[in-house]
Amino acid sequence: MYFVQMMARDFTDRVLAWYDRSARVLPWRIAPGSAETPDPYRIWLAEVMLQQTTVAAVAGYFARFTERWPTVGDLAAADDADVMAAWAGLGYYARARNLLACARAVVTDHGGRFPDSEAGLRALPGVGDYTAASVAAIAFGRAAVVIDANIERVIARHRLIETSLPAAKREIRAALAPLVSDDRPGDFAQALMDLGATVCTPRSPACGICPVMADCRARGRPDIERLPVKPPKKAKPHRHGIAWWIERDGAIWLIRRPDKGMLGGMRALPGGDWADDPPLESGAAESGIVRVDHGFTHFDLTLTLVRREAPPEAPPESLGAAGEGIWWPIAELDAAGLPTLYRKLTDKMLERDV
DNA sequence: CATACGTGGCA
DNA sequence: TTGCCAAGTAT
Repeated sequence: MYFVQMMARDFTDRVLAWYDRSARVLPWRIAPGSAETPDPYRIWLAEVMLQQTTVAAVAGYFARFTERWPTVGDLAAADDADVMAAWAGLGYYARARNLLACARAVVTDHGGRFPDSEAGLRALPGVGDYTAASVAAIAFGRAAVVIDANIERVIARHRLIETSLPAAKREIRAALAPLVSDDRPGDFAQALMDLGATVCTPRSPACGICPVMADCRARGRPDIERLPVKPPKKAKPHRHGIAWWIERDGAIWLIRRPDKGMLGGMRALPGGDWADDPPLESGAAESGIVRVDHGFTHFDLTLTLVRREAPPEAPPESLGAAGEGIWWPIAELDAAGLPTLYRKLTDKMLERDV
């Protein structure tokens, strides 16, 4: 019993000592040992942006958001379209919709302050198990069990957990819970994430410099990269679609996609549904064709742009799937906040036109 | 428990 | 070039 506690403390201390030496410097992070108080708004915003998204991709967005909306109250008061446009290019757009819903819930239901408990945070829109635990630990010093993909990898290897994800999560949590630092839970969580991101990497882990290599059960194994075991991936189907370039007086017609589904709530070019089969010759034969290939998480898409005149008797409004649209000046297209798929298409179209 | 949901970087 | 992967959440 005492031995187990001693080993746990030893693991925790070694991880924290390594973090004190090796912590990454990140815009949303307070350096270990600093006297600064974390701002729950900035911690939460960064955690949401970082969901399934790399540090490099987030940095610029985090800077722009915090500059434009310095507090959760500022964000709650923002226009939906401005926030969606500011999120454009970052992906997983449900996060942006939930971000606004969460900010407004904090203002409306919590007096403008984030709940300081894991359970309170977990009840907010877009805040799942990971984000609730990480904000509780980092912003409020709660000894929450934080588990992200980095920490899963570190623990699965250290304890040689062979169970496949997501079933392995239960064992990982059980192994991690007794190791959590009561004194520095936020630093402990960030330390393990840094360790996973920079030392215990998916491929070619640097076991030689790992602070917990002494008792790592996977250390030295030629198949260490196998852990954590993941389920086999399914093949991605290929789909096709048409988008319309409708131009008038130096502007093009943009619509807003429905909240649910792909690119939900984002501004986009009008067009037809995406189908399993290529579009018919008749549509593709028109002038002004540009084509892009784009890979989504669960399917690949070939999207063909067709120049189209809005017939006088059929107002362009009817061409937008959401029935909602706007004439957007082509010269200001950068500010439209188009997701990458459409951004690729318009970039290519303008390059071609010049 | 499985699936939908973006994007960019790296080997 | 193709596949893998990243501080996950909602349903």
